[in-house]
Amino acid sequence: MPVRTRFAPSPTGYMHIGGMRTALFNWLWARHHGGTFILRIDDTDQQRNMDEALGPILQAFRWLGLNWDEGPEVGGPHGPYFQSQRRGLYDAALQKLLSTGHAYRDFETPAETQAQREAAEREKRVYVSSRVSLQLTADEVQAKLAAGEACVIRLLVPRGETVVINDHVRGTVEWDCNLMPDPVIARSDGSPLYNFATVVDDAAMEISHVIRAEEHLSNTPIQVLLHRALGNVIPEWAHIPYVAAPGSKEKISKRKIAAYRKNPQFQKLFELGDAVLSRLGFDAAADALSPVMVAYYQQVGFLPAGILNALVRLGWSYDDQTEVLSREEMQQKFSLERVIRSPAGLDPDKLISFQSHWMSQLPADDKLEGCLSFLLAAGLISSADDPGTRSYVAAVVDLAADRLRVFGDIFQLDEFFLSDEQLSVDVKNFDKRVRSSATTQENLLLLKDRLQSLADFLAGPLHDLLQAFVAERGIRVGDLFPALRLCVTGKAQGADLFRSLELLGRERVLRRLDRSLSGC
RNA sequence: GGCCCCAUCGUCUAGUUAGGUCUAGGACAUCGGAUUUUCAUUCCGGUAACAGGGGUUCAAAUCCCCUUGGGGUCACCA
Repeated sequence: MPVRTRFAPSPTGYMHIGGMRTALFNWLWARHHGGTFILRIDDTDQQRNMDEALGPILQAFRWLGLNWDEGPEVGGPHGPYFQSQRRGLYDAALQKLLSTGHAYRDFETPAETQAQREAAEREKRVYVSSRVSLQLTADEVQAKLAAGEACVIRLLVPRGETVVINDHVRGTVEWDCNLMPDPVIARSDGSPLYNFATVVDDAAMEISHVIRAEEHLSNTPIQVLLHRALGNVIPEWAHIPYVAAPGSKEKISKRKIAAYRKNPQFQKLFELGDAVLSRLGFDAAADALSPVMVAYYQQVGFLPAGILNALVRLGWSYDDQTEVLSREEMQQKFSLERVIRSPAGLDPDKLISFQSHWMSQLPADDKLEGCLSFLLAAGLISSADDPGTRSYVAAVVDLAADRLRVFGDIFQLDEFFLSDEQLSVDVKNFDKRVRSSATTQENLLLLKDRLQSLADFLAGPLHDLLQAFVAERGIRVGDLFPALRLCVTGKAQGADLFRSLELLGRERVLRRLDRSLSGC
């Protein structure tokens, strides 16, 4: 049987990081087997603007390079791929269930059902459907229908049976049908409910493996029953653990962002993100963008390889050694058998570590392109095409070296893009290392003349000059270098000092030295 | 509360299916040290875990039971 997996998002306007991990596992399983990966849109109760709601989801897939073989935009032999357009299929399946006696019309009002539920709870009884509507004769049903009485359609759960599945990650799981209420499969307006539509579509689309988060485990018996009643081939199941919030076992959720900000394990990620997003004009506190959403990582300048690597290692491992995996490697090595059973907390530290690794592997040209677009978006350069700008930025990127973990980190070297006036100064360190020392100021003044007359303003000669100067004046490197850096870049630390000076060029260095010294 | 799932270093995990080679391995984080003009990198090294209790067995992280803890789900949502 060919492997066909699906990911069926509801169009919510953003792509959840945990959902992305589920999608990745589906994609990996299909690709590993040379199968088919399908995207289906579960929009059975959608009123909102589809473009706005679905766009970010497809965008996340495209960004990460998870292509789908069937679904929106690409179509396929089992379309349409929007549940809102598949009503005919659901209606037909409903009729079949009704006519074979696997489902029945229930005229009980929601209030009545609710009351029974509460009564059962009060009496510590298991609640199961009353099934009074089942006593109705065919004529009585027709009469009620003719009278316009509202009813829902419920699946008739077979009493006395047990549903057993052999889950790829959880093994044997079973449920007692005597404990299950008859689930509603169609609303009073005839529209299908999730569990029902899913079953109809999974069968119609010939899904071989349903790989989804553990939170769906409790839906499974209902779906198995539905498949049976419909005479479908039952797909194989794999309930993977959901992605938890850092350091917890709780499902990571968009609604808990405020709490995550206080989470020490999340700190580093938020700091990184806030620094970048504020430069890009996003209001960090507004949470329009948060680490729960895939788009966040793209905006901050993460690489698909970094995100994918972090996600694949959440709940899955290849062996006791392998940590770094490219998309091709994970595709080749992935298996459901090695998915772990317990929930895995997203680990921001490890995510950043994977990201740093993949950034270090990125070819210089790609690094340049990425930084260019970030600098442009922040208004630090005016064109990404100008040859002069490109070669200058390339030099800065090269200088940044491994300080660049995400593209947004390029903003930390803003001293190369800001004018002398705009340059922000680390006042505390400037006071400590420059302003408070007359000797240092004297030395810097003297150094200025030497820099002025240096033949070649290049890293090598600058290095020699600075070292000789320190020796000549009988001072320590620590007395001069940090002070010089502060004057020229405004920062207490940063990239290689000599190369920084070279890149800034004699003019800017001298001018900034002047400005800083005159401010003392 | 019912049903279901889960339980190894701070975190992600290997080891559990086929009990012994596990005085429990790796990675991230952390702490030392080396390199370095700062920071970062890199390289060495350290700290750190089988939730608890009963069994079964010559032998249990591994099998069984109980307890505890955590989580998911209980809609005319998906």
